[in-house]
Amino acid sequence: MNIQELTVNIEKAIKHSLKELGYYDESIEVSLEQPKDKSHGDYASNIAMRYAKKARKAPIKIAEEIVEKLDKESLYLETINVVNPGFINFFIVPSFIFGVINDINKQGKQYGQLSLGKNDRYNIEFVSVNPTGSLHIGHARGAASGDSMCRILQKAGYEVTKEYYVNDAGNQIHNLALSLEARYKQLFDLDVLMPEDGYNGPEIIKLAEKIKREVNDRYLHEEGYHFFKSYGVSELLAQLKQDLADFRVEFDVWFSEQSLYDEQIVQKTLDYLKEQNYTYEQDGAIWLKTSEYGDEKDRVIVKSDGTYTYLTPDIAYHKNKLDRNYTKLIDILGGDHHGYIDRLKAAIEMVGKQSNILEVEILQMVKVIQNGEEVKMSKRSGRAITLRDIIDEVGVDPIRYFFAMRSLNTHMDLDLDLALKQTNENPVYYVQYANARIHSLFTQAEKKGINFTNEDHKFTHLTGDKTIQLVHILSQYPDAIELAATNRTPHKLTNYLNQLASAFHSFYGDTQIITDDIVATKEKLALLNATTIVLEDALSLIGVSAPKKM
RNA sequence: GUUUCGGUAGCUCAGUUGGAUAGAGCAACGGCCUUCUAAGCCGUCGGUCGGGGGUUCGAAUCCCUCCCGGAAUGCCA
Repeated sequence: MNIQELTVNIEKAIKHSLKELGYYDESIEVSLEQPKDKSHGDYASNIAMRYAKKARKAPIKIAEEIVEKLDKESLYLETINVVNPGFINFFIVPSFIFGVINDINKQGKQYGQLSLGKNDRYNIEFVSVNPTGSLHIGHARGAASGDSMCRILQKAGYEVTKEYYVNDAGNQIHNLALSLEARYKQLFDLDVLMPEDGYNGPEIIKLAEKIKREVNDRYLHEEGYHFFKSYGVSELLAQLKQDLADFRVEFDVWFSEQSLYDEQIVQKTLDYLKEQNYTYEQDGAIWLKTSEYGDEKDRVIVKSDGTYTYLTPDIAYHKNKLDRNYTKLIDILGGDHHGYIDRLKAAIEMVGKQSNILEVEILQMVKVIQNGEEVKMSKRSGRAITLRDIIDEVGVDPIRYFFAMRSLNTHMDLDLDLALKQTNENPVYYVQYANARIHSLFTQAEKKGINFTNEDHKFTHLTGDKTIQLVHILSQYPDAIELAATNRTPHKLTNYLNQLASAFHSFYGDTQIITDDIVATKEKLALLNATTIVLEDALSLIGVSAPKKM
């Protein structure tokens, strides 16, 4: 029996007592909590307070009655205290808690693997930046959060497809082609102006130079629009993939918007919407009746000039995702797109499925600060600090950890001067250092001829609050995974990592690990081995490395 | 105006399915390396949880209201 099972048993026992006492009410849920203060036990229950009204008795009395009916031994409880105003505090026998060390060492990386999503297939779409320039630091948040979320969901037992929607059709790409053409011609000293909505970033100039090297002046004489378009998209997309890969973000599916046109999916979806009478014509445009499905107003899907809005292929795209039989579609979008959710959900309702199959996670924007001022990021203006720059200058680990730390819906400030210079302030090193220290201890122990052996230990030599605290946190790893996965909150995992590292550092400062007592040393090494397993696994879930030396 | 996300320590942020004395990192201050990694440990300082009402044994957390900031409110994407 592990600790999670034990807490369930304690809850059951409380429920049983309530029944015997004649108080039981199934609408009042029995659940244990973990008190912040160690003196309040390993677990605590507020159940007596919640039954006070129903039982018409003082909570403290109810608590006493419940406790009287509990069998301490079979529940591995050392003591049970009743405290004002009616909390019940449970102290588990230490040797039971230590059992988790053996479990972890036996299971290795499998420890914490859950099977929550047995019948679920999730599709998670994130980043999906247009291939019209370099990824900038603002995009990194989406990449880091989305990827971490996927890894955590997989650990929790969900089948996950990571997907990137490539906007390789439409107006933005048109502007890219024109921008590239203009830059190319400028290289021949032609007085060509950039298009009004053009992309002014330096990467477009570099690309134009590359084209010039390859084809020389060919497109001064012949029409090059299609060439610039496809060349630009494929080069920029390749760059984008590379940047993401270096950021340790890999996608399973790169879904091309153009393919929706090539395979007539957009046209078919449009026909379907018309047939079902979900559309009408007004002012020369075709509108979709999204307001009938919860949107604040109807939306144009075919403009009066005959072209589509962004929404049109996106409906077709989501229809396609639905047809691929996922049980859940998660879109991770930037905060500037939140007004888009209602129309998308409405459209999904129309193409046949319940809109709640789509879940949209909104990622608030990052405000980048440099030299004490806000830096406005914009691809069009070309003013941007690229992800590539940051990877090269600071490294992947600090950035990924930093973004994973923040809850998705918080508006955050990123001080670049701080991020670039004072990298030691990033808590990632605190966690990584814990792991490096452990590996150093193994090396030291080995030198003295003591090796960690993966056998069941009795842990009769382990004592002290710091030790118990560390073991306790190790036992909570599966809870942390579940919480982070079901609430879509990757930052719960960095909170957990920080707690674990802190417990370790504190334990380390308090306890001499390698001593002349071989049995005690081996027991401590077993604890450290369990700690490093969890540290490395949890770090891997947010895409951060775990160096053995620092 | 409407929708939406925020407002918690000097700064950046946790904590928000109601729980016990509101936390962490950084900054500031004071201790700890002749024994396992000082990227560390131990301690001190620091708060009208935006304001005001309400709900109850109990509210940062739930409800109402007001104030402040970001974002959205396109036949842009």
